[in-house]
Amino acid sequence: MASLIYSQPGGFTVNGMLSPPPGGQSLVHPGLVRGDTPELGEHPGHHHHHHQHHPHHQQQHHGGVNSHDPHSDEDTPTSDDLEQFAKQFKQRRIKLGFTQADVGLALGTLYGNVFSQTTICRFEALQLSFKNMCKLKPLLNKWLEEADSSTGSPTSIDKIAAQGRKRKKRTSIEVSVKGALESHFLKCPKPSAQEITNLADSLQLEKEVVRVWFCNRRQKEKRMTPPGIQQQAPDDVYSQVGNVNSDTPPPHHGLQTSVQ
DNA sequence: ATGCATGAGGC
DNA sequence: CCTCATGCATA
Repeated sequence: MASLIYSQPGGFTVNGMLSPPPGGQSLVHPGLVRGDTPELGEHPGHHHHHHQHHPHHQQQHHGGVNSHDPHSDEDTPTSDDLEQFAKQFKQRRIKLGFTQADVGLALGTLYGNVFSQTTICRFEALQLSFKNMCKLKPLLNKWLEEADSSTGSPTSIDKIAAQGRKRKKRTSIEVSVKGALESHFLKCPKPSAQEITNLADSLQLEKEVVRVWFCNRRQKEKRMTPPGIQQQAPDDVYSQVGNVNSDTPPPHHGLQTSVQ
């Protein structure tokens, strides 16, 4: 842990790789409990947990077509599988001298599915939904095999045509305003249209901006590494109470130990 | 690495 | 209007 190694290929393929800010988003979770959402989404896997103090898997139980072999990628991987794969993937990717953007592009030329640097980054950081991770894993796995087995086959460089649509300029929301939104989110994650209009008015934001903010905030909660994960000490398993939700995807277990 | 945004699909 | 997969643009 002396220094971080950002091995860039050739030393000239510099893209958006920056060192993380020391503070990051200093998310304070004012209380472990929040208003539980009675709405039932099709979250992948049924987590019927008996206790919350041991790591559990969240894969679906197939009708016996499921082998215990951890090497088989035929069935749905566990969140643990994904975590380890993501870790190895990143490691080897860097070792091979590829950037996240390179991988995304390579996937396009290999299978026709192009992905952006963002998606690859989010995959490595487990910042996608469980389902999405499962979908991308085989693709990235294949690329991995290709990448280190290819002795020197130059992958053709393809570019995707840019969309002709004009994109709205990204509105930057002030920190104080974000705080206000956060507070409201904790009280009510799914405000009605009227509430949104109301809120937008008091915060002096467009209604659409507020609406989208809530959508994005909800998505964040559904990621594999949701914001506000509590790292419990191994001798302090009893203080982990309060989360009696059977609907909200809980912090699965000790994920996200190292953020790069 | 991440914040705000788009668009498809679904009630 | 929502969720969900995805990415441009930006810190």
